[in-house]
Formats: sequence, C-alpha cells, structure tokens
Amino acid sequence: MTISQQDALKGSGLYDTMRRDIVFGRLPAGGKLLLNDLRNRYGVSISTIRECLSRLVAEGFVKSEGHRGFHVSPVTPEGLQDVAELRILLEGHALKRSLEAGDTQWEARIVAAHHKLHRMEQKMAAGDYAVRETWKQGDWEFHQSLISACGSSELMFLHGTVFDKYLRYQMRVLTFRGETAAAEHRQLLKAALERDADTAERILRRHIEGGVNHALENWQD
Amino acid sequence: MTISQQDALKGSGLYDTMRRDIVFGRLPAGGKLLLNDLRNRYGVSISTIRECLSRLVAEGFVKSEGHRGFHVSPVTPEGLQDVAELRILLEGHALKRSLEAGDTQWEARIVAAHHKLHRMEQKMAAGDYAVRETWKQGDWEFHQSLISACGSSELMFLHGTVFDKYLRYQMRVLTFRGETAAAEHRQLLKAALERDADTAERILRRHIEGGVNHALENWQD
DNA sequence: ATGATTATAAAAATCGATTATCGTGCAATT
DNA sequence: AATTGCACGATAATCGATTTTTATAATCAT
Repeated sequence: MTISQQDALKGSGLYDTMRRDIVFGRLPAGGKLLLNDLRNRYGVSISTIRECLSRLVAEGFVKSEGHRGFHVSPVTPEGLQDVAELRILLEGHALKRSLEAGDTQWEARIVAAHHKLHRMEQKMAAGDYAVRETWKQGDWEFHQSLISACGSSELMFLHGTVFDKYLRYQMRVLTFRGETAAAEHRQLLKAALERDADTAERILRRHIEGGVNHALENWQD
Repeated sequence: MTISQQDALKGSGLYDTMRRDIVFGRLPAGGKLLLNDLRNRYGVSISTIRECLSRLVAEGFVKSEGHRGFHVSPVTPEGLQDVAELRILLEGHALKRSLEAGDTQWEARIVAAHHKLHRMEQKMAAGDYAVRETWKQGDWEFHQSLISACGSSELMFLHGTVFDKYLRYQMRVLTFRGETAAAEHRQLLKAALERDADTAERILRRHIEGGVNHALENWQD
C-alpha cells in the first residue's frame, strides 16, 4: 500500500516542507501567513499548522506577534550581514576543530560530498536551472561534512539553521555566481585535506563574504 | 478585572513557565513528558501543550522521538562540555564586539545589571537560598547586558538560549560557588568598562570553565 | 516452556468546532 | 468635519473529541 501524498505532509514532513518553502522563497519573505490559507495549502488542520509554525518561530524563520498571527521573517541587508557573520563564526570555529580531529572516514565523507556538489555545479553551469534546489542541498551537505568531525552536535545543529538562513538570502538572487563558488569549494576541499586550517578559514570567509556582496549588489525587494 | 492565574499560563506565558521548569529542574532532565500529565499540570489543552513543546524541541530543551512522545533533554558530562564551549565561542565573540562598540548608555546598562546581580549574590552569600532563581536571572541579565552592544540580534538570541542550557547544568549542583563567581563578575565588569577585551575574554573563559569543573566535580545523576 | 500472533489498553497525533481577540467601517455626537 | 464609540466580520487561539499509532498483555501453536 502506498502512502498518499496527503499523509506524507504530516508531522516532521510538514515541518521540512514549510522550512524549505521559506528558504526557497515559495513563502515570500515578510509575507503574512494566514492559518486558513496554510491549512488549505498543506492539507492539514490548524493545530498541525500551528505546531509547525511554533517550531519555525523558535528557529527564527517565522515571526509571531501576540494575537495578531504569523508572518515569514522579513529580509534586510542588515539581517544578511548579521547571519553571514554568525555563519563565519560558527563554521569557522567548527572547521578548525574538524581539521584537527578528522579521520580517514571524515576525509572520505568530504570527498564524496564534494563530488556530489561538483556534479550539481556542472549542471548549473550548463544552464540546467532545474537542479537549483538539489545544488543548494549539495552545498549544504558539503559544508556540513566539512565540519562533521568538530565533535559538537550543538554546533552542527546551530550551523545547519544558520546556513539555511544565509541560504534564503542567496536564493533571492537570480544571477549566477556558480563559477566563483565552485572554485572556492575546490580550494576548501584541498585545504581541508591538507589540514591547512588558516587557509581553509580564509577561503571560507571569502566564500561567505563573496555571497553577501553578490546578494547586496543584486538586491531587490 | 484581574486576570485569573489559569489564563496567565496561555500562549507565551506557558512557554516561559515550561522553559523555566526545565532549566530549574522542576521537570527533571531525561524525564518522560506525558501529554495528559502536562495538561493537568498547566491547566491547558493538549494542543496548547504540544505547541509549546514544539518550540522547546526546536531549541533543544526537549527531545521528540517519532510517534513515541516527548522527554526532557538528558544531561551528560559531554553535553555540558559541548554547551560550555559554545557559550565561550558566542559570548566571547559578542563581548569583543560589544567592547568595541559600546557607548555610555551601554556602560550604564552593565553597571546597573551588575548592581542588581551583586545584591542577589550578597543575599545568596548570607544564606538566603530563596533568591536562587532571581540570582540566576540577574546572572543572565548581566551577561546579556555585557554583550548588548555587539550589534547582532541573532547572536544575542542564540546566546540567550545557550546560556539557559548551561544554566540547567549549574542548577543541578547543590554546593555553592557564589564567592568565586561574584569575584569574576566584578573583574568582568571592570575589564569591560576599561575596554580591555583580552582580559575580559580570559576572565569569561575562566568563569565558564570554572562552572563546568564545579559541576563535573559535584556530578550526580 | 518459548516464541509468535492477536487482542487490549494507553498514549500520541490530528481534526472540527468553539471561544477569544483584533481590525475595520459605520454611526452618532460634538 | 473630525473624533469617539460601537458593532460586525475576520482571524487567531483554544478546546474536547476522534483517529492513529505504539506499548502491553493474553492467547495460541510449536
């Protein structure tokens, strides 16, 4: 018996879907979130929607104001700077720890993750914009793999959330920055395998700040 | 017309109460959270309880396992180390930024916050254990005030949560470490006012690691 | 007696409906 | 004409009940 599409969107499945919808802009930044609309859109009851929204509020993807409902967190240039600095802080620290502690299995993980990402980057470069989300998924997984030997689950978890907040800003930019980013990913992998923490951190900072500038230059509300 | 005590525990009021109950151990670490019990305990419906739990899950105070319910996040020595390192990273960074950017109003805030904290520390030293929670509230507010000029609301928010996770470990320790901590708070205030970032960060690290060691030495499950 | 299978009870997850709150437009008063 | 108060519609927040899932106990077969 197959699971119907309706049932697939319950519980944590709904949460994943809504978080994605926010990160990838299908629920527009700053937009009002009507409970009835969401109920229709996702085909679940108000209670289930609210449960999900509570989680997203706690993570900062959604804002709630007293008894006046919910809306997607707005995007601002300052917010981008803020989240980017936080990502540099968390990922930079975790990266250092990971390079110190990573074993051969970790090396295998980052090589594998980079390979998957690289394939997506090639498709994007070839103009196949359909893989946009898979591409960014690969991006996420590569960066997570890099820090996966840092030894702190708290840090990994926080980084995952902050990365998605950063990603939301990147997804708003229509022009492509893939070539530069791809080169930085290669350099990052190389530095990681060579356990060159200083270089890795420098590239990471450049990588993130490059994304910030690209987003600011092509800003549109 | 007065607001009844029942109604006071709705919405975000319930959230504050439950988070406090976890941090201060009234909902014991690792304990199972029965929805019916919680409904009776807080006098609200299941839906409201679940909404609140979702938020606490997102923040990491509560764990949820598939369709098998909720339990308070367990405490482990590794978890303490983990959360302490994260606090040093976040608070240390924010502190540096705050010392760079803080104006006179910020100075007034940290002096005021330290004064309130100091009063509580005196009461604790005099044996008035009834102020335990107010004391730790003052602790929280002092550290938040120190970093309040860092310019990043994301960072402040994350620190607030991480601080509470750290605090939960401290509240489990019955023996008193007040004198040492109070001295460190004084040094921290002094270094902050003198804009001596290196000293401030060194004291902060000692302050946090001191708490970790104290908790580990007096560990009890 | 032991392992597998089915009934039963307990708990979680979801839903539809009710209640409380908020925002808006209309009317009344100055 | 402007401002205040009131009523109505819309939306959010909460609840009690239903459905689904999981855990436990009992039965049956080997």
